[in-house]
Amino acid sequence: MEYNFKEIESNWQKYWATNKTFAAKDGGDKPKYYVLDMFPYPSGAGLHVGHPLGYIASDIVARYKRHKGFNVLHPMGYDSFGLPAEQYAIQTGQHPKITTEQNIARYREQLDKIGFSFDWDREVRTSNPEYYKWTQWIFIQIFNSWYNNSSNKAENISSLITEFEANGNTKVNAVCDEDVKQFTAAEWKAFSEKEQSDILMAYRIAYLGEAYVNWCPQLGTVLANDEIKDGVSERGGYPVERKLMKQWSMRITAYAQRLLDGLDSLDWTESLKEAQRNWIGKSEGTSLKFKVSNSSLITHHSSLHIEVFTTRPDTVFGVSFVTLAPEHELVTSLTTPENKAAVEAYVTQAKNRSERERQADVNKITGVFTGSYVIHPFTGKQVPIWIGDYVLAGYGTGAVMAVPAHDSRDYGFAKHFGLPILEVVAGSANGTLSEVEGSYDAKEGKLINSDFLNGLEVKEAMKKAIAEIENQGLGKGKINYRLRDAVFGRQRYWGEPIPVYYKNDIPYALNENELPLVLPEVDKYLPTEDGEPPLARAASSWKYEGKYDYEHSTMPGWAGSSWYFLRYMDAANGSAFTSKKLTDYWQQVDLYIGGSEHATGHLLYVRFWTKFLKDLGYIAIDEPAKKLINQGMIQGRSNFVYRLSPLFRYSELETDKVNLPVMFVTKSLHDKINTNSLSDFEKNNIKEQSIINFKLLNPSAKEEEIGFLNFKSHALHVDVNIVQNDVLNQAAFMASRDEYKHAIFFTGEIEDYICGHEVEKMSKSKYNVVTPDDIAEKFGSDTLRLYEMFLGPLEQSKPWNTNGITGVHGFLKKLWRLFYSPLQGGAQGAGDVALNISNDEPTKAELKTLHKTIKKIAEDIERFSFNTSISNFMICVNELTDAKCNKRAILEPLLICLSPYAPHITEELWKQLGHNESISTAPFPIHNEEFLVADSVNYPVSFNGKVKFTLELAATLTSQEVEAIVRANEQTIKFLDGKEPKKVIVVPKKIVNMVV
RNA sequence: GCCCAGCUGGCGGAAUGGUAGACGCGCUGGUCUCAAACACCUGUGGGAAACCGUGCCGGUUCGAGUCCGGCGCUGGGUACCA
Repeated sequence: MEYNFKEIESNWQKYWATNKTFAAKDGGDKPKYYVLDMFPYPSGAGLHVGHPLGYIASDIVARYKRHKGFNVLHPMGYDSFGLPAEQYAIQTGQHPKITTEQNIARYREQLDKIGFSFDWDREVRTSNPEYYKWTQWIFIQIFNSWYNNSSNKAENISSLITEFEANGNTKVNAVCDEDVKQFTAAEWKAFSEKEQSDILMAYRIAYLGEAYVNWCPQLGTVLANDEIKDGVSERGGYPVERKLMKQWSMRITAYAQRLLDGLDSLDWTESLKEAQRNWIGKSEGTSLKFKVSNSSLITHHSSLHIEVFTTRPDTVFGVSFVTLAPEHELVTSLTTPENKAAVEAYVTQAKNRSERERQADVNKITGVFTGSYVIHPFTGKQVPIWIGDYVLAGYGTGAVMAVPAHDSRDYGFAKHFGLPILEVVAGSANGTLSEVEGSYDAKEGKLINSDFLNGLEVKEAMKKAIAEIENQGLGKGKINYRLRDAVFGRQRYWGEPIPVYYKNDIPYALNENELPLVLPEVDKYLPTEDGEPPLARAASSWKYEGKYDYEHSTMPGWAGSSWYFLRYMDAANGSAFTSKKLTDYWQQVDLYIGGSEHATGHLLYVRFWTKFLKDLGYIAIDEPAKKLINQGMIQGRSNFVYRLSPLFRYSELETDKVNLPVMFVTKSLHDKINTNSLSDFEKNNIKEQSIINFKLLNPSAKEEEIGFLNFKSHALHVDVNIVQNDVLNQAAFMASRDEYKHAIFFTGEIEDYICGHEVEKMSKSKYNVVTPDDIAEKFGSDTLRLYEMFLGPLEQSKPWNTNGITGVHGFLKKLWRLFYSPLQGGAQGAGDVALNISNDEPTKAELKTLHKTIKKIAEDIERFSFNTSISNFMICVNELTDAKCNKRAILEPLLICLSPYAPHITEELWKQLGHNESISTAPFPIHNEEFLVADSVNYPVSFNGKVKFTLELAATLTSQEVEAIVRANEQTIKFLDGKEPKKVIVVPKKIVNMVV
């Protein structure tokens, strides 16, 4: 009887599916445990071995928790709206829905083969109308909400309207647009519907507002930053410009502080939390107004001033100029006639540079003088106003007070344009700023040259400066965040329609009973000729009540994924996004596993929506996931062949006319041939080099036979599936392409053709993709699962290398033999042997092996150290094999411990032991300390390499007893170097911890 | 530049401050076989040995891969954020 993994695995997969073994119950006595994977986008390429890594880890935890008596929710679904299917639709005309369904079918097939314990009854697909109906519903809730700073949460917009009707907006403390005008209750009532709508829009959390976006006119769409390379679109290479556009956005900035605070309560890695903190980018400072002094301008603008934001109010006396962003609204009015031409040229140039481009050459200092001045609020001196693109329009006020002595960017600008540098913090070593040193940015030192701040430490100076600024009404303490509102509209087809229609130019949200607003059919998936989104193509027939236009943008990719963890709790609910009862039961995700690339995207948005839904009372939790683990990426290991191509030919031999065959050299020859660059060839004797290279290829050739032909070679990816241990399967390679049919291989000293290799991203184009199907076919899914976990720590990135897989596969075979081999007379090959299980009492040594394993495995799983736990299984099975132990009392608990890792083989063997129930319902065994103490330990301890003593322990002691013995031995330890023994003792680490 | 993570045999990697290198791969030698594959058993950080060994320098400690200070390198994130 052999370990026939193919039959075993397909049988058990069928069994689990028909019996719904892993369906979660919505309640009961057991404690709940929610294990979630980040759901995949079903791409056309299918899964490669890297994708299931996180799923295997979460499945192990899910299965383990079931054994431990938890009611486990472990669902899976698809993030099925997205760009690739749409791109494919544009090229082929095939509806993205069809592409997506095909891809999902393929994913499902692959996932099933690995033997995951997902509860498929709860599957969600973000592109299903039954699902996105509720994504739209949540959008409407957000649209109908405003953020009340007083209660510090989102509230329904009706409470705001009530307030407007009673008191106007003067007492409202809300997160809203900056330019909202003040009005009274009477004024509010007098506003037209359009005016009221516009005002409310400035308060809504989902709002239509102006935002700078990357606009590509040729493609007719907004592009995300990662779709732009060097200022042109990645696709097509068209120029991209920054454009102020009306866009749907979400006021995520209202939640900035709560998103920051919430991190403290989460069990996420520090690096991930830090990434979110940096992204939110809180900075505390103050706003400060500078009055414009030009007499010529003042006639038009009697109280013109520039407001800046600074985190260093203490350095206010060091201000030597003020810089505006090129987009700053006052640029035009502040420019004097003599500077007009230069400023306009500069602004136009800056406008045409994308933000990315601008960031690319940050070292290049550019700027222009406006000709105007502001008055320094404390010194009364004239301070010039400059324009510079190192100031960003979107952050703070779009204007900075430049203190070149204490800010490196201001310093660079001042140096470049010869502006004065005034030192106000004595911090540098000699107390004065030297020319070469650059700015002194540290927030340490005493203030100088600063009037009323002189002599104060930076921190005190900050407080005093802010107090004085507030006192004189020049500005006030302020907190700024780097986080921007999230742009929500996309000019795409394959996404959720935004459930809004326009009536008399006023946007209205649909009613709940009108959802879902189903994605309409279109003839083409491209934008219209006049730049409207693809949905505009359906507009003639797709109208609200047959006459009002719908919003033509769709939602971004992150919409559907921002709440899916809630839908799994109640996936079939037709009357609510999920019922309160079930969110109360399942609460937070207990363990969330996914890639770290979502650190500042998905993981921020899902936290935002969770907090929002809590504010409105729909759910009770504030954070989506308590514990989060980022699995590492599995990279591909690419192989290369090196093709020769002629570099120089000597016309004397007329080798030009020779029809050269396709030739390849091995890695080592490639390295030798290409050591010299082209210019070196020219410098040296080409003929000589040719001979050297030719001899490398053909050592036996005589000199006079050598044609004067020189070569270079270049690397080509070769399919890793026809390479084994870097040795090329030449026959398979020659058969792979017509061109290679008669290829010649130069292999040097050895016979095999050795390929080069490199670790790269796993991708089709690099021919380095290994699929889980290939592995399962050869070794089985249990082996695949074990091997992926055995590869190394879960959170670490690592290259895939199939070489070591025989180790874990051999382990499973060995386990199988514990049940089937007669366990005597040594190894028998394929000898047909029967199931051979004994009911004998296990020996103490066998029990020790088992209990040691139970303890370690449980600990390993609890700390997500799956690789070490597999090692511990191997040790266990090796010991049992050595002991020829085929006893039920040992093997039965062992199978339960192993079943989270290798569910198929353990189910099968469990059945062989006579159980009718699935192993997944068996309780996890409990280890017995009694068996864990060593029989006898000799443990040499040395101090300073001089004193040694040996600790000997009797058999079967508890850790307390061992500790007592060690304490009793205290006086035997003396130090030869005369030192007093401080704390004493050392105990064998495998028995007890250090005793203090 | 800033932030984070890491650096241990030929390789992937183990080690609550307590015998560094568990476990696996690879490699040695052997058993089985006509032979190969499979399987099983041996050995395997370096060194003849004394000893030396966890990126480098220093510190704390009876004792450091582990803790502290500094440096170097690798990988990741992020960036004119005032």
